[in-house]
Amino acid sequence: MADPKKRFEIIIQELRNNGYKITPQRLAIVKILARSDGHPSVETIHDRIKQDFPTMSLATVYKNVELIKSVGEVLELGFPNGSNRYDGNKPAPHPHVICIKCKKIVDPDLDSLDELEKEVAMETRFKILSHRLDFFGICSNCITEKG
Amino acid sequence: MADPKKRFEIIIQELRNNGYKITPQRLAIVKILARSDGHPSVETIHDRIKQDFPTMSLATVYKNVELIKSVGEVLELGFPNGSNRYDGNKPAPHPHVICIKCKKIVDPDLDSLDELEKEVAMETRFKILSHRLDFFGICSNCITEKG
DNA sequence: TGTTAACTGATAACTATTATCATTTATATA
DNA sequence: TATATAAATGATAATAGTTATCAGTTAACA
Repeated sequence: MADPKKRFEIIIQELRNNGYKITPQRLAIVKILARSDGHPSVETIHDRIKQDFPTMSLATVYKNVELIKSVGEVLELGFPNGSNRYDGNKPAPHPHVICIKCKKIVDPDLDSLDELEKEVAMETRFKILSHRLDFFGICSNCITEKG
Repeated sequence: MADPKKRFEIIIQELRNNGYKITPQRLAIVKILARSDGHPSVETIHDRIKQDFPTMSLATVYKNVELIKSVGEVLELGFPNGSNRYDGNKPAPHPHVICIKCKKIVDPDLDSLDELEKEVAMETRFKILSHRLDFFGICSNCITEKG
């Protein structure tokens, strides 16, 4: 995991570089994205900020996440059921392991992914720009609990 | 690609085995899913069927796709923008290569994916049940066209 | 052929997201 | 430091994809 403070600085700097204003609301959103604890959804970000920033609008969270996505500083993880989740700590594509019971998301370190990408490019003659890799399963905690 | 006729038979049989009725509407939907040409969306399936089955309801398509998913005979591909797409020709999880220009979806053959899954299980101590792997890029056709 | 549980089709409800717009504010400049 | 202005906020309406509801219909069985 990258240092959340450094990620915060980088994201803010990137926003300044692109001429966007730094508002208190924006700072609060970037602070949460810089850590991205548990890969939060927009709803989660909104809930967390509302605790000490009660006027924060959900629309503002959406607009800021979209903005930060547009400068490449947050990774969007879409799921079939709708709710997108975000990772501003590690915005480059990387694999995820998702527990289907407790919904926890873990980042594994995989060596052989680069090799796989080369294999794909070779076989399909695509110019590969990005990828998305999720494994779904049951985490060790949820396995030991019966049910 | 599996033989669409065989896939059709298998899906219908699986529905019978589970005690579901075989209606004309269901047959038409299964027929399209058995081929899954271009990984169609619900909307696409509905449009295709309406040509010679004008009373077909969108709700019926949704309900049938959900039903066939529940017996494991169609793979659902969810995307961040909402619209899910389906593959009833090859319902087990498999990688996709998606052209971001023409939206074409190609199925590559990859050798090293099983190995990757073992690596993940080892490292995270998850019991891995399924996965989702998409590569995004530009296909050779779209590369040669300028723009 | 009749019975019945399942299915269909029309539409309402729902959820996540995006658009709109009046008001407010961060920033650049005088 | 005061001011001008483009951008941001917050409240809410609109939208898109999907799911729920329910009255009427039908496939599959005896």
